[in-house]
Parts: sequence; C-alpha cells; structure tokens
Amino acid sequence: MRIGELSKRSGLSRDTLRFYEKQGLIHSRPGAAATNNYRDYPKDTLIQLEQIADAQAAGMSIADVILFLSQLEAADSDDFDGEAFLQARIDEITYRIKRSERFLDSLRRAQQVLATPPTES
Amino acid sequence: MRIGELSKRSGLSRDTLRFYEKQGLIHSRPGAAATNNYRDYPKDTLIQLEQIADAQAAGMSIADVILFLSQLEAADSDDFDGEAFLQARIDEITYRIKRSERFLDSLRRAQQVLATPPTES
DNA sequence: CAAAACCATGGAGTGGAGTCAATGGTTTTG
DNA sequence: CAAAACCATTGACTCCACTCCATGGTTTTG
Repeated sequence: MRIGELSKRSGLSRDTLRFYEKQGLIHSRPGAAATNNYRDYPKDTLIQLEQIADAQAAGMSIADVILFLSQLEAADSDDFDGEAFLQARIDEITYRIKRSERFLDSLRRAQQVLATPPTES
Repeated sequence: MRIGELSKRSGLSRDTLRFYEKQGLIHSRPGAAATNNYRDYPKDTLIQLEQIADAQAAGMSIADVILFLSQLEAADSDDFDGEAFLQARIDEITYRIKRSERFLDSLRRAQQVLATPPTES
C-alpha cells in the first residue's frame, strides 16, 4: 500500500506517516517496483497505527511507544528491565485513567448544572 | 500562601505556577502586605491545581480548561454553547479512556509474555 | 503525451507547555 | 545587619509532535 492510501485509511497525513517512519514507529519496504522509490507499506501497518493511537491516547510519547515495541520483539534482551518498564507504564496509565474519570465526573456535574433551568430565586 | 509554599505543596515549579497564572488558570491577590509585590494565593488554589491536573490527564489543553472554567462561572452567557462544548469534551474523554484501556490491556498481555519462562521448544 | 495526481527529500516553521537565566527587590534568620 | 532564602519580571530557550514548503522525480488518466 502506498502512502496516499494509508493516509486516507488511517486518517493521518502523509507527513505524519513519513514522520512516524523516520522515528521508527512504522516500516515500509522501499520500492517493490524497484523503478521508483515510493514507500510500500504492508497492510498490517493500519493495525499498528491504531495501536499507536491507543498508546498516544493513553499519554505515551513516541519514544515510549518505540521502547515498548522493541520490548515486544526482543523480550529476552537482558540489558533492559522490560518488566519494570511495563509495570511503570501500567501504573502511570492506570493513574491517568483514574484522573480522567474524575474529571469526566466533574464535566457531567457541570452538565447537570447547565441543564437545570435558571434559579427562580 | 506565597508561591514557594504553593509550589512545594502542589509539586509544580514556581515557573509553572506563574505560567498558569499568566494563562489565567489560577489567580492571586497581589501583595496583601502592600509593601511588596509577592503573589498571595488563596488556599483553595491547591484544589484547583488538582482539578487542572485531572483535566490535563484527561488530555485537555490549558485553553480548554480555561473555557471550561469560564463556563462554570457564567453559566448563562448565551453567546457560547456551553452544553455543546461540554458534550464534545465528554465524548472526547470517554473515547480517550476507551483507547487508554485498550492499550492498558495490551501492556498487560505483554507483561504476561515476559513473565512466562522462555519456551523450552 | 501532456496535465494532473502522486511520491521523495531536506529543512524550516508552528503551537503547546513549560523551563531557564539574568537582574534586581524583599524577608527571614543566625 | 549581613547572608541566605525568597520573590518579581522579561525574554530567550527547550522538547515534542507535527506541519509546511520548495524542488524535483514517477504514475495515472483523459
């Protein structure tokens, strides 16, 4: 799949896709046709982009996502404590969700207030 | 409360607090002592900072938080559709939480994989 | 086959959210 | 009362995640 189609399907701009690739988040095999140097993305890139979006929604930086991905691929490289890394992210995200829900509640309360007809003091 | 104490209690830097104040997120009455121009923060600023942190955790920008706050104070200004604004934020955040939880699940699965002793093929 | 549509690279620019540094005034403390 | 600790302002700077542009090559299409 070429970048234009991936862009359309993922909803991300071409520039963002090229940026992600430069960062190492996604990969393309260059020019299958060999005549040009157009990027050619495997179809599961779309799924990966979804996962990246999930990670970003959870507050992870691109650098974190890269660390996480490299972690999955080389699960037994022992120069890096993957378990600690994972646990730290899990804790962070759990905490973030808790805070988000608290904020959501206050938005709902505000909604209640707005929905209530003005006081007839 | 002066900025140093607020900083210590909130865990935010003085610079961040001054930055927030410039943005209009928090307020101080200047120099109660009248002799200096030190900021003096009411004690409920701490609570407000907590709420701001919640909002940020939920992915809201500072500009959004300001809009939200102004919304609570002037609930009947009719040049702005507060209900639509609130509903949009609620939807956004709900969606973000859903994505975060999906990502959390994949982290937990990765954790499982790491915890599993290497295959004895 | 020419115009339109698509692709590439490199590098500059943007916006959000702080962070740092320089300079100088005020309070607290031993 | 001097030194240390605290405070103020202004403006420059950083980092992140894009986004835009200029320039030029490749494909597709009518």
